[in-house]
Amino acid sequence: MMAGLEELRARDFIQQCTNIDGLEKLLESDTVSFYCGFDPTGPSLHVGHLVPLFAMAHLNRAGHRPIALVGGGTALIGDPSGKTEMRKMQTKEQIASNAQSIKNQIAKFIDFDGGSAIMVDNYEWLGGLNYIDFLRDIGRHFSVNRMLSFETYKMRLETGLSFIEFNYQLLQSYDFLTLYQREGCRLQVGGDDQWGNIVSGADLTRRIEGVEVYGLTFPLVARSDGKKMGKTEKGSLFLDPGLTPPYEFFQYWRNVADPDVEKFLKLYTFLPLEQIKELSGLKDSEINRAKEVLAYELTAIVHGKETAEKAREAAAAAFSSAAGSTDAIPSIEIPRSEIEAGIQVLDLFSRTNLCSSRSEARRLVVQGGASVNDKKVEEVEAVIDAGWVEDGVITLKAGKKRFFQIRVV
RNA sequence: GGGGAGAUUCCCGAGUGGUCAAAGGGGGCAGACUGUAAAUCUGUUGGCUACGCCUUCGAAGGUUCAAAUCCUUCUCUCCCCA
Repeated sequence: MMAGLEELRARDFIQQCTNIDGLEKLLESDTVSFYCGFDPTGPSLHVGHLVPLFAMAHLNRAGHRPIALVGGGTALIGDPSGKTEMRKMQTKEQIASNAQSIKNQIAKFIDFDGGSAIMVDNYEWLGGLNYIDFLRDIGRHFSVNRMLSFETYKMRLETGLSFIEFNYQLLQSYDFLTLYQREGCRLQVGGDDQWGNIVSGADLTRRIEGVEVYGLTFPLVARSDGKKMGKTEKGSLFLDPGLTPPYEFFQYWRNVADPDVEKFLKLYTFLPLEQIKELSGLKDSEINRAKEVLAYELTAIVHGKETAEKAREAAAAAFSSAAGSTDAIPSIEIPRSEIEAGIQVLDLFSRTNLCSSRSEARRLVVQGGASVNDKKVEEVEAVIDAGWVEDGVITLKAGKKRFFQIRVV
């Protein structure tokens, strides 16, 4: 029933481990409770959180028990790991509301209903912490000399590190200890930027409880062009459909670089490895099929099958003039009367997400990148009227692949 | 607490009285080439009622015909000493 690390290993999830052989044995012999923390510093998880989410799901499927920890307490402080600047402080209300939405997103990867998986918020034990007690019981186990030797802090020593951030590691370590005590949690997983914090937590638990607990990190995925995952010109790619429309989410994956396809299929889908091998072996333009599968599978997990279908259909219709509904393409509504009166192309484009100002729209037209219903706009002064409406819709295109629809109502 | 340096357009970073909407690089966007890929080349990159006007160079005042550039105060950051 129980399975070890083979799935994670086969899919290249493993970056570092405190004791890989020990962990493997433990996982094979028993149901292991493990945890992963998520910071509720934003209203939604983003693509960067996907690797830990998938990893948790794989471990869950292998028969282990996930504990999703929402850092309602630690978020009040901010983790300095991997950051060059201090995070903005957030109010408790903001964090509480973020925590709630994040819980719903994690639930897409882990089954909280049927299984034994649980969700906890560290505010529960950090919120009322007594400073003196904490220093006496926990603080004495930490050596500043050792902490300063961590890469995370070295970097921040260059730019400045506040004491409150320096404390973050103690709190996260305390989380691990607490979860061991309360839930018998033996493993903490996370992105590789969490390595220092995870090791500290394992050390602390060993010192106080005299047991070995484990830490495991996953690679921080970068795209083959060196850019950060999921960063678009508009910011992060979020899992919340309100922040990143599913169509846009789908398109992001549909457009990944060739060399990334195999890696992403392994990390970001549940497809069997044989199928992944087959898909990523496709050559030249054929590999586009693999990208479609990647985009569809992942969108289906995050947004549901139906939504994924729509996104796929809309993309196919827009790009290859295949028949199909284009409902999923981003759109706005404009009253019929306004269209009948005629709208300047520049105004039309700047009212959509395609352009943020008339100047930008003008530039687009001048450079030959604007089209309406697939006809290139030649004139900056052009006016769009009711004659352009097809089936209640006008389709705008900026560049080669950014589509937008005007729905006439 | 004492001394020093600095805050420039999305980012890095020039500019120290008019020739500055502000060099250069990065990023973004567009065009060519393609496979809705990568690489490469080219153009472009504050706004507008657009060959002119308006708003920008940490904040607020001031000097001047004229300031991102000079003066005053303030806020923040970094460095050195204690």
